[in-house]
Amino acid sequence: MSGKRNLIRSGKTVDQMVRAIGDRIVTGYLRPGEKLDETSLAARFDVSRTPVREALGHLSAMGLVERRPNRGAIVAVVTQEHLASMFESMAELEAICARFSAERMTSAERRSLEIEHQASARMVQLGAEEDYEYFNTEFHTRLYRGAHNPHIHDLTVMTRSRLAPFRRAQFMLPGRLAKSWQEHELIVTAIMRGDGAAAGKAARDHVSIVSEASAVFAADGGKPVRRDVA
Amino acid sequence: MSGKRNLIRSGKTVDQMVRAIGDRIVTGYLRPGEKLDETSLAARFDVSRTPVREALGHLSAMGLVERRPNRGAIVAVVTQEHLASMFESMAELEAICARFSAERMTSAERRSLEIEHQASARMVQLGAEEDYEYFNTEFHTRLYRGAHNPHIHDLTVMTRSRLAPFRRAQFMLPGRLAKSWQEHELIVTAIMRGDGAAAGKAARDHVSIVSEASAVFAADGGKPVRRDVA
DNA sequence: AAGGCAAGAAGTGCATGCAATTGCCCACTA
DNA sequence: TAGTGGGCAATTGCATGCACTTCTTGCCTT
Repeated sequence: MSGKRNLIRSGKTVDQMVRAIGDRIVTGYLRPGEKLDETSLAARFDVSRTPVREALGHLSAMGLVERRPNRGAIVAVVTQEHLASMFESMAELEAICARFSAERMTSAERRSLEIEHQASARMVQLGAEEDYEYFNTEFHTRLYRGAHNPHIHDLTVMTRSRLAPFRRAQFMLPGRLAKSWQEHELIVTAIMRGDGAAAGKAARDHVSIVSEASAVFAADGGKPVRRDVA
Repeated sequence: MSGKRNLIRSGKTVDQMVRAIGDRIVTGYLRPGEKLDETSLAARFDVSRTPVREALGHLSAMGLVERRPNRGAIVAVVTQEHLASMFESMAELEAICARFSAERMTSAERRSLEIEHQASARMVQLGAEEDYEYFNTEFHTRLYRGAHNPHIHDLTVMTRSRLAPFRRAQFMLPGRLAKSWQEHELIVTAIMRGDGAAAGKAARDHVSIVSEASAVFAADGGKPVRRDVA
């Protein structure tokens, strides 16, 4: 092979490909149903087909790609029903995380959650959607961690990554930013009170609203975003 | 290769291996921490190392085996904390499934759930642990399906399979059989009433008890069962 | 003219070989 | 004698090649 990377034998070539391809799927660069040719991918990443196959296997296990025996792999295409079921699951998972967080977060965790949440208020005032999206992700990640349950954390993160392509544009709806912040506020105050039930309910409602907001974009057959192919 | 299987090119060699190895892990034939040598496995299944690697990749993604870069794969070893977190997650997931089942099961599903549950009473009277374990698995599977949420179904089945090695011996505790049936009874009646909250609570309590029962066996470093190696 | 069949092309699935990395053992030094 | 460094064996990671499956296209039959 020509042009071997200087990082020969880095030991994580496959992992890099999983992330690279996964990101492209999750961010909508690759559209559902798109064909993933092993040979082309091998050429594109300048490796042989073997690591490509391994990467595709991982992505398949993650549910991001679909593999038909002897018929190649395509970007996983999710039906409306399955998408709805994932959003519903997400709401339940977040509810659990919020409930556990209310019951188990250390005082340090509660403090930093509150501080970051208050900081994000500035993003809302400025209407900085990109920045708020970052804070938003961070916020939810704190809830997952605060549950102090590694397995629920994994399940939640996994589900979130599968939903990522359908959530990207939610903040483009007018007024969504401010409402999102208010919903976070409800969750935070419930957690600060140690009120697990209220935190759970607030989190579930929050995700349900995101679900409805995202349904608009899901309706037209996935993400229209497509700036680059591979 | 000598002795090629008559089912050449069955197209699902890897899948069979995933199931075969996964079963051996899940049933305790292979103990946590046990080394999984690619070459030995390839010889044992009479295939080359390539499909073995792919199978190990899948098992790794499922969390059943742990892969260290350049240092081979071992049967995943779960810490006490992680095990506890999985049981707790399982309780929450089952609670969700039971709640949804109470709200969404069709009348046909409710009917067959009830019938099967009543039929399993005979197994309890006879003390037929093996048979009851089958009914038990079937019972819970019905709950997962009855939730009418494919994604929650997947998450729950996945978690259950990871917990399988630690649940096998629970029915060997004296009186566990009858208690398990009574707990199922609570879940069933709540579902028949359409009482989601009660069904959820009953399911959560049920799993919590299983968790405590299983903790006894987990305490001595995993499953002592070991009848065959590969 | 339409439908079915067969041959070819494209692409996946697996086998095998080679190179690199890791762990281990033993010699060598302080 | 204990600790360290270098070489060696074992094993993984990746490349490449061949066999098989599937889809397509064109021809033949009715």
